[in-house]
This record gives sequence, C-alpha cells and structure tokens, in this order.
Amino acid sequence: MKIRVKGIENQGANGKTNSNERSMEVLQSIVENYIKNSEPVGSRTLSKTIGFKLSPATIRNIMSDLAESGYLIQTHTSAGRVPTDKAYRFYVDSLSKKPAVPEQIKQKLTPVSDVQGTPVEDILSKAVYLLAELTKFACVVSTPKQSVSRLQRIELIKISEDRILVILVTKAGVVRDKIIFVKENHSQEFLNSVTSFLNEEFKNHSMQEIREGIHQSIVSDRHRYHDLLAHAVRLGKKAFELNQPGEMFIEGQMNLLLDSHFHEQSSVKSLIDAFEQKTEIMKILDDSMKNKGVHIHIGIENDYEHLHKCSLITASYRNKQNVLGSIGVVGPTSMDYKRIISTVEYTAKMLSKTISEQSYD
Amino acid sequence: MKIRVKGIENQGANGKTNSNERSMEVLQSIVENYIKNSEPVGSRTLSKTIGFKLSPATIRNIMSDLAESGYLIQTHTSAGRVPTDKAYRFYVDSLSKKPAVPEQIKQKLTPVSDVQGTPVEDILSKAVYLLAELTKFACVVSTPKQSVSRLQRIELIKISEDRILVILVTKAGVVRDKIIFVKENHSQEFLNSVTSFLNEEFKNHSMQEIREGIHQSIVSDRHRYHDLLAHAVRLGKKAFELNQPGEMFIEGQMNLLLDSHFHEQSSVKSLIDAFEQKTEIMKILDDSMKNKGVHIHIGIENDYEHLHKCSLITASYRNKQNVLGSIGVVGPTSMDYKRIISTVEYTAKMLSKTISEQSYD
DNA sequence: ATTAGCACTATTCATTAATGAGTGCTAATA
DNA sequence: TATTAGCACTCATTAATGAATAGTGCTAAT
Repeated sequence: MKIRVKGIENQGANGKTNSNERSMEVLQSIVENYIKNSEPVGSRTLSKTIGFKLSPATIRNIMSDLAESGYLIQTHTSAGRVPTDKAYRFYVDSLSKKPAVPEQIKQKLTPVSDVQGTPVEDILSKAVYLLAELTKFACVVSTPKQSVSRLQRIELIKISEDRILVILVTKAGVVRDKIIFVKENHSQEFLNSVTSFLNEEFKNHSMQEIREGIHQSIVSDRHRYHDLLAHAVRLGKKAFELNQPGEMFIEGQMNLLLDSHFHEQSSVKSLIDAFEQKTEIMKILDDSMKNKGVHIHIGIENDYEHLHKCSLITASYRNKQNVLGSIGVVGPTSMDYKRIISTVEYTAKMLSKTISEQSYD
Repeated sequence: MKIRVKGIENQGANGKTNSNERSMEVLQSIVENYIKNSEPVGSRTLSKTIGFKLSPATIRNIMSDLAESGYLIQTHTSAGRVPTDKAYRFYVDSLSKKPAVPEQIKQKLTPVSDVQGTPVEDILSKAVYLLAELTKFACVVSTPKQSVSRLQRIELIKISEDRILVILVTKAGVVRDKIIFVKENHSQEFLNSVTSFLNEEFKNHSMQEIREGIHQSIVSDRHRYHDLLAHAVRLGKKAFELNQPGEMFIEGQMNLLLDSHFHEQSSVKSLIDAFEQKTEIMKILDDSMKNKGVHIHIGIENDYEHLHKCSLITASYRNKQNVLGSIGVVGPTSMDYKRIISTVEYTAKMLSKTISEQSYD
C-alpha cells in the first residue's frame, strides 16, 4: 500500500497545500500538452515544457498520484499518460471564466450579422456553417422553439376544397407552413374572417399560451362570433397544434471523420448514429436553453452512450424576449476547450444580437 | 508490335465477331466481379467465376487486348486488372435497359408516399434520406425549380413600417418566404388590394412568365388600377424577383467517407469540397432535368475535377405539368450500377407520383 | 522532499525473407 | 489457327527479427 497521499483530491487533509497546487498545475500542463499534440505526454517532455522547474522524476511521482486518483491513464506500461474525462472536467472548471475572443474569430463571424431581411433559418445556417469552419468540428443549432415564440401573424389560405395552408409568422421571424385537411368547404372569405379573428386575439402571445388558451378565449367571445365560432375553434386548434419536433441544422460532420481522434471504425459508426438519431443531441441543445452561459458536456458525462467519446460545448441564443434555441459544437474530448468555448459563446452572442435586431417588434 | 487486332473496338474490321462478343462478355464479367469484390480481378479467378468455359491463359490474352484498348488497367505488373471508366461506360450501356426493382427496395421506399399534407420539402428530404439508406452512398435532391413552377398564391404581410413579408405558394406545394424592404409605409389594406390584384393576374403562371410579363400586364391594365399601379409594379417586381440559387438537400455524405474506395486522404478532401461547393453537383442535377430517364455520369466524364473519382446517377422528378427537379446518387465509380440505377429510377417515380397527388390542381 | 541513475518494458521502424497471386511468353495441342 | 499448359518472373503482402527510442518504477544519494 502506498503511504503518500497527496494530490488534488484530498486538499483539506494534507497541511501542505503547496504540493496540491503543484499537482494541479502539472495536470493542467498535461491536459494542455495533450490537447495540443494529441500524444501521450511523458515526464521528460513535460519537464521541458514547464521549463525544468521540476525534474522528470518528480513529475513521475506526481503523475503516478494523479493516475491513481483517476485523472490520467496509460495506454501501456511504457507510454506517457493521457488525461481522462475527469481531468478534462477539472481542467475546464479551473479555466479563467472569460478567455478573450481572438480578433480573427470575431472577423470570421461578422457575416452572421450581415443580413438584410434574411429568414432566421438562413441566419442560423450561416452561423452554424461558420462555427464549423472555425472550430473544424461538427456543429449543430436548433431552430427557435415554437412553444416560446410569439405570434406575429397567422394566415389561412385556401388551397383546394379540403386543404388549407396555414402560415405562422413568429416574432422571431420564423415562418412555418403546414397544410391542414378539413371536411367543410370553407370559402376564402370565411377563412379571412377567421384569420383576422385569430390575429386580433392572439398576436403577441406565445404558441404555448395560444394552445392552452384557445378554448377559453373563443368561448368567452361567443357573443361576438356566434356563427363563426364552431368552425373557428376547430380551425384554430388544428392550425396551432403543429407540434413539430423542432429542427436542427448540422454542419461539418465531415470534420469529425477527418479528425484523427475518430479514426477507429467503432467510434465513427457511433457518431454517425448519433447524428442520424438527432434526438439525443437535440435533448442536449434543449437542456442548454434552461440556463445561461456556456454548457460543457465531456465524454462520459453525456447520457447518450454514442457520445461518450465526444465533448459538446453549447450556448443558447435569444431575442429580446425569449431564449429561442441553442448552438453547439461536437468534437473529441481532447478539443481545445479554451478556444472552442469562447468561440461558441461569441457565436451565440452574435446570433442573439442579429436575431434581436431582425425581430418584428 | 502486336499483330493481334481484336476486341470490342474494331467490330467491323474483323470478320469473326465471335471473338468480339466473347471479349464483351469477359469485360462484363470483370466489371461485375470488381463491383462485387472491389479487388483487381485476375485470370484465374475469372476463369472460375465464368465456370471454366475459358482457360486462364485465354482470358489473359483477352485481358491483354482489353487493356490495350483502354478498358482495363493494372495497378502493378503482377496484379489483376481493374476496369477503367471506359469499361464502366461500356458496361452500363450494355445493360438491359430495365432491371426489375427488387420488392425489398420498393417496400423501403413506401414511406415517401405516406404523407398527409406534408410540405414538399419534407417529402424530398424523406426521399433522399431513404435513398441514401438504401444505396449506402451520398444522395442529393434539388428542390423544385422556381422558374418553371406556377403560382398558386401570393401573400403580402406587413411586418413593420418598412418590411413586408412575401409568401409565395406554388402549384407544386412549395412555400417560399422572403422579406422585402420598402420606403413607403403601406397599410395592410393597401397590401391586400395589391395581393388580390397579383393573384388574380398571375395565378397559374410560371414564375418565369410572371417576371417577364409583369410590366406589360400591369401597364395594359392601367385604366383599371390607375392609382394602385405605381406601387403595385414596384412591390410585384420585388416580390417575384427572388432569384434564389435553388436549394439542394444532401444526405449520407458519411457513407462515402466510410466507403473503402475513398479512403485515400486526397479523394476524401476532394469530395468534401465538391459537396461544400454544391454548385457543380447542382449543375448536374439541373442538366438531368432536360431529358427523361436516368442519367449516368461516370468518373472522368464529369466536368468537375473533384468528381472524377465518382459516378453520379440522377433522375428527374415531376408533377403532372412540369419537370420540377432531380434526385441522384453520388458514389464510387465501381458502384453496383444495376442496383443503383433501378433504385434511383424507382425513387424518382415515387417522388413524382407523390408530389403530383399533392399538387394543388 | 527532490533528484539522479539504472534496470526494465513496450512501441515503432527498418530490414529481411517467405509466400502467393498474377502476368507474359513459348511451346504443345486439338 | 485458336486454345491451353507450363514456366520464369514480378511485385505486394506478411511475418519475423533486431535496433532504436521513449517511457516507467524503484532505489539510493543529495
């Protein structure tokens, strides 16, 4: 049994926190080194990179402790050490909270705000495209959540005897269309009255509210719209019930396949599945909308097994009123967290700004 | 110098077309063998697969001739032969024109027609998704060409003082939206009159016609709409001038990267570029709309250099009136042409059928 | 507590040799 | 005269070997 008990884990127990701090620094160096070179880092190399402040032998001792605490692993006896997910988590948590965004990245992202009346979808896809280009990983962005977005306008257009085209325009600038089937053959004039009723009644309300309130509201207005009513309720319900699963744009999947970290067949397959399934990544994006700031999911921390070899960095974007969706990067656990985090954060900020300016208020 | 002159090329010159036919059969066998196993095929193997009707030595002679005529190449002296693009072209041209579509494929594609009021885009993306799954290659589909699609309805919605949302619904069921900026602050009522004017005037006309005819038509109606006129022209022009580049959905790029034929770094990069650029593939899809049936572009036949290692199989889809767009597969030159061709053809047929049923006529 | 030194281990890389699939040519055969 | 058997030759692939290298762990000295 080893007697030496020191390292990051037991801070209180050991009087000399000195050595503890040193362990932390060593771990950080190891992580940074590995992020940079993607190669197991050995004691000699590390001693060099930290300027010979510690000898290889000392570092070996520290490394040994770190390995025991689960921060490092060896692929084989005579190889250097590789950080575990636990190490990345430690590393990320100990990052100074706000790394500056390099000017170069800012410049590359300016096209996001360079829009004149473009649909929100186009802004999103441009943003996610640029993010993928900057990070060289796969990037995803979720389209604005329906439920929270507020109605700007609804249109009902008669298409044929039994089909009506519903167009919903949200404040965020998203246009959704859907065809609904009806039994009655309504005239366009009739649809127009329903339209103006719905607009008058529900403009500025969130879809959520509308779906919940559509009964009440219409019922309470019974005296005004007696005749219209029965049909209006039915049409309105159908029109607003579009409970679409929520879309997601993906860009730069290719980058991952080219990345050396995913060159093993198995993990590639995993990733493809993850992107095809969409739902799991979508969940993470949705979660990211609940809290402010950047969210980081490292490898094994992800619930979804296929993402165990990946880290996800996500951030939500919003307009003036609501959090709308979120954007993120999917890359190897050994990604350059500093750079990626600040890039994602900045992209989300740009996105929020641009969309807010575009919003119809 | 060789004296022996026989083979596929000089059919007339040699009296005994017998040996020529045999060459063709051998070539077909070679191609099929290579498609199946992706390995250079040698004389011994081939002799086996054709049931020892010819000895390895004879086959060697024939192969030698075929190689000289440019149908086969050797990667190195002691390797088997590999078909060239010329051989694939020969093979494809000599295929019996209508290979039956396997029942299994038909079944897998039924979801395409299983739609109830889904937007055309969703139908397309489902089709291209299934096609990618079936073929295990990358698949593309172009959205219905604007210029040929005919107007079902236009809507102008006032969004803010200087912004108007234009919604175009085509007969094919495509909904396009775009925001236009205006200097004058028009009321919604005014927009409504413009809307009904435009609808009345241009319904059932193709976008192309509308763009060309919008001046004349309005001018000739001057007496009717004197006051409205100046603005209507301006708005109408802006509304219809959406000269969007035409979209394209891509699915299954990953399949290509996993394909052994593209494992060399260089060709992977090429392909990624090709898909990012989109324009070149789009051109091929557009071309495919000009003629009926399945179109086949084999390797070097493609104008675009990055596609020299690929073959593209495309087919157009249509509604009752017009050819709308096309769908296709991008795969290695050594793809299973029989299967892919029939699958693409069938998918396009399904697509046409489904979209025709959905069209607003 | 740190470090130098040494024995030990496992990978990587180049060299070599064996194997095998394939060809081309020539001579025999039907 | 067309086909085929036989043989020498070529080149890629594979396995085995050994040297070089990068790393560790332990012990003893500082």
